[in-house]
Amino acid sequence: MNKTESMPVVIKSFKPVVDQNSRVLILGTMPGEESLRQQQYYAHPRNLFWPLIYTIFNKPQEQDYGKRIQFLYSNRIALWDVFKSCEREGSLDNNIRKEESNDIAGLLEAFPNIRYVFCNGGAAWKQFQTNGLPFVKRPVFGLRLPSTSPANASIPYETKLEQWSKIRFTLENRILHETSIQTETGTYKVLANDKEVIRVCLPGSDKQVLNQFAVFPENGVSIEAAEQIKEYLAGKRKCFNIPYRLEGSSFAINVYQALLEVPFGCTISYGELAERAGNKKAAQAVGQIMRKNPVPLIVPCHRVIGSTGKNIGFMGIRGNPIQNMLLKLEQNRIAEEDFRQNT
DNA sequence: TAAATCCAGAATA
DNA sequence: TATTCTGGATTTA
Repeated sequence: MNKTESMPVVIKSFKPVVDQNSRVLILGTMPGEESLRQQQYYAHPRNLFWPLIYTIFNKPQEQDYGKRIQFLYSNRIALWDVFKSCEREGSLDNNIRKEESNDIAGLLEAFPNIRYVFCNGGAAWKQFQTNGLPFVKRPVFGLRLPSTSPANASIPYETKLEQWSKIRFTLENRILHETSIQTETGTYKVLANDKEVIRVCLPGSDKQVLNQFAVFPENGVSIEAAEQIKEYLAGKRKCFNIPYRLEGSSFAINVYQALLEVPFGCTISYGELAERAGNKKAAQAVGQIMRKNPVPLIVPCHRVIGSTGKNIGFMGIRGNPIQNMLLKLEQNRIAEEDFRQNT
């Protein structure tokens, strides 16, 4: 029997590393034993925090604590813990007892340039979700990252690096917000920055080329777009009224713009669309451009069909039933309107 | 800048 | 329906 087990001592976390320049905040739970002994954030030599922080910026690691802190400041990264004090045996989050929370909302109030919060592990995330975020009176977005603790060995280093790279993407303003729409036919997703929709993902086409972005929970733009898509899928909306971004070559933009002129309930062939975009011989190229459509539904690539009137393909899948479903949806709505007009 | 690749097309039998 | 013939856009070297 270990006699020290019966007398846990109260431990206290450190002051935040933060200034008015800080743009992101990284939250842990409580410094581990080694960190407490040295009075330095993430002092355990096998904790991956410092290696990851330097690696995501492609910078060589520094051992000097003062330089490490300086590195955080110069990259506008703030650091703190969700707990102010607690009792704990060893260094594991699981053993945290009688915890007292830090005033995360207060910190965010005092440093208004911080809009994005990353949580180092699940315990910090849970605490931030329940006692931090709900009390912040301005838009702040949080993301959970895999813990850098040596105890979290089941997740490979490469995965951790991939996830922690989101901090750099955020600092470089490569930020998106996602809203998911669950339907009987599958999950639709909207991804937006703070001004416009960047991507619409249809069921079965999750192959996101978005690993260069940090994807946060929904914002106003993604919510509004998702709302309109829901209405469209319910047959209650015929056109979209949201800002979105078209990407591609100048010819591709011409094609998308010509396609936007094709009204609800109508279809067009690849050849005809090519001609309207200024090059009537570019039918196959139009096919390639359709496949790359960043915002399907908004740019209605489902209205493009073969010259024989058949559903050739959609989202890279030949004869995709989702295209048939969308076309039917539009035809039904038109038929309904005709019926009403004639009675 | 030249060649290779792509394509959810179009035309034909 | 299956096969062949396309050729512009895009990617790669």
